[in-house]
Amino acid sequence: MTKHRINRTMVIETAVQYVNQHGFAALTLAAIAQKLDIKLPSLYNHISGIEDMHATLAAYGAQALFRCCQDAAIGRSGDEALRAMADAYRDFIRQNPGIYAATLVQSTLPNPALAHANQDLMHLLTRVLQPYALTPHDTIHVLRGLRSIVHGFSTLEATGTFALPVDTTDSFQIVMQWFITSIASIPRI
Amino acid sequence: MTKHRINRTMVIETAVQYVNQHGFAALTLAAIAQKLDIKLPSLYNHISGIEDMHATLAAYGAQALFRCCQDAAIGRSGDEALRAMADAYRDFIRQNPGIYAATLVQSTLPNPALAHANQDLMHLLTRVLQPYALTPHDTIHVLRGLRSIVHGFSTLEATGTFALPVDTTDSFQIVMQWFITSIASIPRI
DNA sequence: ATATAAAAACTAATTATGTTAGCATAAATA
DNA sequence: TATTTATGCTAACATAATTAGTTTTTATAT
Repeated sequence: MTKHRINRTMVIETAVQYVNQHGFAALTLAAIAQKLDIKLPSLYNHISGIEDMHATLAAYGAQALFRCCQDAAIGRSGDEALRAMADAYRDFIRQNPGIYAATLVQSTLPNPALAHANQDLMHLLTRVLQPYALTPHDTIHVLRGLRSIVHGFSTLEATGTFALPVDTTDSFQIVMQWFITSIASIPRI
Repeated sequence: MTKHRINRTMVIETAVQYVNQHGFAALTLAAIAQKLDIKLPSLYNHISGIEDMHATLAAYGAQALFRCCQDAAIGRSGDEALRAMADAYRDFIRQNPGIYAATLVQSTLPNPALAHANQDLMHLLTRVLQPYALTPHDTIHVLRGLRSIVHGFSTLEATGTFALPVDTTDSFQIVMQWFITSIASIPRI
């Protein structure tokens, strides 16, 4: 028999695992309570409800995504760093579809922790773009384009939109290379 | 006062309007029944439940999106056609955030009508890419890249991720131009 | 060690949403 | 006009989230 005494971390980690396994839409407090072998209302000793759960998962996901990208950028610079970060971002979504979905669903609502993690990611990318010596405006255009490609590709891939007999990893790397080449052709300061 | 005698089209159109106004997550059958001035169970004379509603909205959205892009491509060719279609796609999402969200949520599940509309869109894009004389593989890479940028940019924009003091329309057109220029540099057959 | 306080579990009940069953009535049609 | 069908209704139930109030366990202070 499981000895009880649950804490908040256990609740969140159980939910993270559940959501990556069954999809974000399948998440219910009842399911998490069952996994933890406690009754549903007992969950309220650790989280304040389903909204709290969603918000916490979203922030958790954004922070984990940021750390993955940060890791990928360590010891790399320029095009190589960009490619590594893009691959890390895509891999994260492939391995954590549930939590990534949580960050997307939440991103319209006010969520300070999520917003902070997103900012961290943007700052990281901005630093990696430093050697390209772009104007501030061009930097923002590049940031938006980069994020659009990586996010767009990964989500379309995850939802099965790319059901064609061509390797998606090839497509991703080729599209990224086009983008990186485009950056090189932007007039410098 | 609404005279009753509801039909399926009225139900769907009410839901489309509701979802674009209040967001996909806010959709409940109770809300739609109330808008139509009937009791909730009476809805089941027209749709078979919430799943049917979601599936129908998703297909409706994908078809409408396809028609928008088709419209934008009429009388245009080459780069101009690509730019017009990209703008149309983005405008559709901006004006129909709720239904577009429905198409995304559904895209993992089997939905023949939705899949068909998505295929129509891919065929349309493939035709527009014809004059570029790409290899079949390169065509697929371009299709995936194009869709990733447009979808990724639009959804990130819609969820407020681009909260920076630079016009998003500028960013979108610049990123699209980079991509179009990349296409031009692909070795031809 | 024991008494007390705090944390965390429980049962029971409420609300919201989706769903089904069965009945009543209005509209269409034979 | 009689009959069938479509569409509405009420009632009841299932599931999920939530709140209230109680009991049990754990930690802490005497």
